[in-house]
Amino acid sequence: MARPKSDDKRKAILTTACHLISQQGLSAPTAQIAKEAGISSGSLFTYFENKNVLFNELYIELKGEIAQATLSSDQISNTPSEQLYIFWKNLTYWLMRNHSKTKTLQLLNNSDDINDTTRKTGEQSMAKLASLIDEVRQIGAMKESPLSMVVAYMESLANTTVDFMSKDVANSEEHCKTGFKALWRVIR
Amino acid sequence: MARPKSDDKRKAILTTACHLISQQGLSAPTAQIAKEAGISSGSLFTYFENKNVLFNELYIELKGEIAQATLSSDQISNTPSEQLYIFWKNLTYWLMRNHSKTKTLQLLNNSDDINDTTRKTGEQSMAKLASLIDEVRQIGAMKESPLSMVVAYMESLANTTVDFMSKDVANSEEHCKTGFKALWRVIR
DNA sequence: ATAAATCTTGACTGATTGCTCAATTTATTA
DNA sequence: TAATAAATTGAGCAATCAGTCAAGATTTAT
Repeated sequence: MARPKSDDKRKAILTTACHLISQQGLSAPTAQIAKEAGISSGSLFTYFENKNVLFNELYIELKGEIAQATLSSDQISNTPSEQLYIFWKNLTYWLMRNHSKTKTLQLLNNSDDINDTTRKTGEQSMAKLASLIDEVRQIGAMKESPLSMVVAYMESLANTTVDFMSKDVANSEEHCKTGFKALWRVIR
Repeated sequence: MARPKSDDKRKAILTTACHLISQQGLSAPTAQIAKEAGISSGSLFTYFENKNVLFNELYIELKGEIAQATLSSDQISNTPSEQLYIFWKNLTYWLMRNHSKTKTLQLLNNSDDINDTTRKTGEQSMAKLASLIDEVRQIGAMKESPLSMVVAYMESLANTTVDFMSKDVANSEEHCKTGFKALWRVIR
């Protein structure tokens, strides 16, 4: 390899893509993404074979970022219930603060451009969350249901909660607690 | 008015648009919609000023259809709780059976092409549901929360439930009941 | 320093799309 | 039946976009 690709440029493409997609939707032009990322339109395709690949890698990147931002802190001393509440607050506030990432992820999630392999990779980065929920639900009403379904309920409730937190920032803390109350009653 | 528009053609456009959007996304070409609806490409624009208007009217149409399919039956003799369960079954099975309508509605819902007026019109057609939930939650954990938030939770849980019912049809009845259990625990 | 390999550039292409418009057909009214 | 107004048609326009490629620049290895 004579000349290496720049990791900064790769990240700049992903960051810019996220911004533009959150504003314009998935039809945001690759040429504009490249330009605002500070590279030429053709260069984008040395980093991502085509737009579909860009979408899939962006999806994985965002999922990983969420996992890191919400599941990284050491919580050995806390009970699973406390861990879940801390995670819930981390998640909802992160989603609220990072609006363009949240919006982009919603669009990608609903799109057929994201393939099954990518979706599974995304799930894997949230594995710690799944086992946490699995632990908490063992003495709850959802202990017989598929774990993936309970996790999906959690994600649904989180997204809906964040919608209300963002629309009504003054009461975001209350909405956040309301959301957790809903989650808790579902799984416990 | 010398020559009237055909209501059949209008409906054919909406039906075809729904089918194609569920397969190709919102970028489904107007020319293809028109062709498969049995009219010329130009004629579509006498029924809908532009593609954006088509999207908004389709959204309202689909929301109204759901309301009619799930809230129309006479239930005077049932308690609110029983009414809610009947509604839940109606809704989830309708969403599962009408996959292309469900998919299209999800895409439209996430799109900026749907304006606030349209969204409010859509809400209005589900007004009966909102008051039903309002009644049921009065002795529940969510009686202090915004009603619109509780309704939004219901919709989230329904969509997630239907995903699992569709992915695993053999156990759809069980998933449906699991979903209602989750809903019930949230609002009661 | 030279060669080799790869990145970078941006003009260009081929394909697609939403929408228009002049010509034509059709339904309504008097 | 004639006049009128509006629907219908489909070729075509202007704009847009994903992706290509030849020429030049840059980095690495020898």
